[in-house]
Amino acid sequence: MKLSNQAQAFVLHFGEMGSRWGFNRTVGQMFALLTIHNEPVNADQLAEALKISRGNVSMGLKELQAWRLIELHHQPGDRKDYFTAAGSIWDLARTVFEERRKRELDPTLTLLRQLLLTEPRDEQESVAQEKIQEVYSLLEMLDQFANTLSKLDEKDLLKLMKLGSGLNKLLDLKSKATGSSAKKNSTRK
Amino acid sequence: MKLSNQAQAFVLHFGEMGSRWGFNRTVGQMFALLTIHNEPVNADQLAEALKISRGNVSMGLKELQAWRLIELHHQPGDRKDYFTAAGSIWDLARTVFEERRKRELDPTLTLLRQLLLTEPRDEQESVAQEKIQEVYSLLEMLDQFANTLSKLDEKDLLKLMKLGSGLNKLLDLKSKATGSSAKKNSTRK
DNA sequence: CTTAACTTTCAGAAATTTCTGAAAATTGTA
DNA sequence: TACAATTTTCAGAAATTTCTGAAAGTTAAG
Repeated sequence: MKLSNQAQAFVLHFGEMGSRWGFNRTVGQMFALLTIHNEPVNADQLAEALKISRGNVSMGLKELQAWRLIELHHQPGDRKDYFTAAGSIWDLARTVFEERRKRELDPTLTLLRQLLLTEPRDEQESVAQEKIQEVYSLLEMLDQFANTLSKLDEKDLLKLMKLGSGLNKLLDLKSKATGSSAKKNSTRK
Repeated sequence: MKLSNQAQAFVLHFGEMGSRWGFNRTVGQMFALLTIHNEPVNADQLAEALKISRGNVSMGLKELQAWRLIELHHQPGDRKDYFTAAGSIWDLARTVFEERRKRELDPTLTLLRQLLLTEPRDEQESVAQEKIQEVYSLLEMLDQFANTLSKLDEKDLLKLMKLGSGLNKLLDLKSKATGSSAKKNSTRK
């Protein structure tokens, strides 16, 4: 399978960015390739196109499956496994987002919850405990917010993201409508 | 400088999570330590507490400064440089968020913009071009949304994140109030 | 200017991650 | 069951990242 210059550039870039997005270079390249390619691709084709070993492809595919980013297909009369990206670009982005939330927040929330169970023994520990509590509260809120966003359907998500500075107004609207947080906010430092 | 068990656990965990958050183990540890510690800390203290070399501390501090996560201070009569976390937990989270947006989105947006300039030569390239366009649109929107969030003040951000399922209702409210996107949405596939 | 205190740099060592390729395992077909 | 096609595994090689520590650089004080 031959890649056009454009596809090549796209694939290589996703390889380089891979580590920032949570996977290694070749996994990033494989994902990019499956994303711009419409037809299902098999492991040998990936190995050839990306010039990497067959074993590496096998491991990469396993990782992409763990991320739920690819789907397995079969061609009639061909015993090979074929893969495609799992859904639309939108679906993929959502999956990456959810998966990263899990990997980047959950372990930390678990640890912090545990640290907050022990009583501080002295002044020093008390200060640390407070900080840990603050970090926990913030991350936990972030986690829930990310969850909320994940659950929105494409239409609403699009609406929200396109709001821009309109978001401010909408939030104003909300407090006026309910009056729920007006008092609290007036006591801020 | 001696760390309590709790502080130790916190610091080690942030070291391990470091790579997922964009920095290496010792940088993560240094950041965690400066975050739970109220008093300014100097490089020798960091090296001792974390049991790492003085040179490594120097490099780590430089990186944390590049992230704008720490601040330099001086104690009267002491020539050493002292550091603290740059602001409240909230400030730090915001900074990490902004910095990651820059590192994870900007380079890709730049590349994709460039790829979209060249005309597709055949059917294959045309399909790829379309996909690239989709990826670009999505990331660009995400980037702007992240920017919008960054600009909200703490109060509004808190309000937004606490909305939970109320977000749906608010978005409904919005379309009813303006009617701006009602037509567009009805044409979705 | 000199010195001592402190910080930075960077070559190479150590640690970690990624990759290869041959062998083992699995699977469908006859 | 036997066999051939295909995938997976994994030990060690290669590549990359991180870390050390000694030397070089900087700066303030006398």
